[in-house]
Amino acid sequence: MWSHIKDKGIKLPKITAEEIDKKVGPVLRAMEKEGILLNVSLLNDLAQKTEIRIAKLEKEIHKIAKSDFNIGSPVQMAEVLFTKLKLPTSELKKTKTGFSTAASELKKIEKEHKIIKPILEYRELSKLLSTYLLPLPKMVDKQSRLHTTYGQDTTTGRINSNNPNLQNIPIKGEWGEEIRKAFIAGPGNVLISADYSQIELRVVACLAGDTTMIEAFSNGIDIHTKTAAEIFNTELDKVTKNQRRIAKTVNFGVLYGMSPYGLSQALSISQEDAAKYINKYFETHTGIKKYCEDTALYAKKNGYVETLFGFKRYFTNLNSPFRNVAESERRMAINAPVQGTAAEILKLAMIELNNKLKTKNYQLSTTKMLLTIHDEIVLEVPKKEVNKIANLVKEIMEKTVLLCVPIEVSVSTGKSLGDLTDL
DNA sequence: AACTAGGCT
DNA sequence: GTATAAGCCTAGTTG
Repeated sequence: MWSHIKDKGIKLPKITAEEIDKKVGPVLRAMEKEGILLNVSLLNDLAQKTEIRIAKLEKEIHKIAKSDFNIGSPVQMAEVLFTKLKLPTSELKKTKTGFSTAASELKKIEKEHKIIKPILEYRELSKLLSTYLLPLPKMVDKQSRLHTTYGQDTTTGRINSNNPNLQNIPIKGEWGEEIRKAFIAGPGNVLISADYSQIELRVVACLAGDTTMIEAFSNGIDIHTKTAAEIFNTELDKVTKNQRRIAKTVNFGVLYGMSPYGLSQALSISQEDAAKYINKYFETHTGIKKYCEDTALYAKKNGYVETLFGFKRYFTNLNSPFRNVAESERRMAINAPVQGTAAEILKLAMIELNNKLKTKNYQLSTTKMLLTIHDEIVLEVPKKEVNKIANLVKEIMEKTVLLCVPIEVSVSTGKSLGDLTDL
């Protein structure tokens, strides 16, 4: 599917998707066995604080509602908000059972009633408590290390993680940082985190041969700022923060086949404005536009799409008479080569890194890969070796696969996942 | 087990 | 007129 791309000066290791998966398997098994050190008492303290806060919020919500309903029950929540308190529902999405009480919907009516704010905070905290703070301390081994199980997703090509999932450790908000501080390096060690910068956008720039994006990446220009300048008809140095934020959503949205409606929902803007931005985007990025059309057409014709290394994803409903079904598959077909190729680049880097760490230069090091989170690798490294290992990791991640745009990796380090600073 | 919600990339 | 952003895992409620 990509033979025309491979002529264009990119350099790929001679290996198939199947071989990548086979080789990354043992690397994942080693990472599982190693495990990441958890500061259990820190999490327990946080759990206690959170429980106290949740109890307060519960009382407050019940008092405002004048009803001791179960806040964890969406049905009872909808009953209280929309029947008892008669909050407006005109802007709200519906679920199969009634009006949605999801956070994204409640935010739309936050100003209508003082009950919404405590509900949102209650929801946030009870999620953190029940999914992270309470279960994780119970799952550590005798050395206080937490072991996940990695799997290889057979429809996307990504690596997944379960029991516990270490790919969705909270990071947003003040609580996110606190929780991350419990994921620590052992004595004498530090953690290194190495992140691909906008790997999926770089991949699609290359797969699509989008000249605008290729030029931006090649010149080290911030891609979201560049897109903002394009859709708002302005200069790079005149782009505002808000414009950049919108452009960032557009950039990612396009990868997922986002519609004007979806963009308007995500940004709380009008559908007209959303449509304007998307149109403008495709005017400038003709390569991306063509990629979307060509990929959807290829999928329809052949029943599958594939990644740069030949991982296939099959589709059976692209011609479904149910338009939403067909359109959903169309979006998957457009996204799959991008997400899948990015996953292959990461897996190849992990394999290469694992091999390098076994060679003479590094065989005495106790450096261990611990986590892999879609575009990121986390390692535990002896303090004295931080610079040496950081350079190695960066070099391998950036150079194992050479696309037609540079691949950039940012490296940070710290005693815990909650206090990583750029290197 | 279905449904809703919400954590992450 | 209808639905509308890719993917993963986990937890609580309900029947």
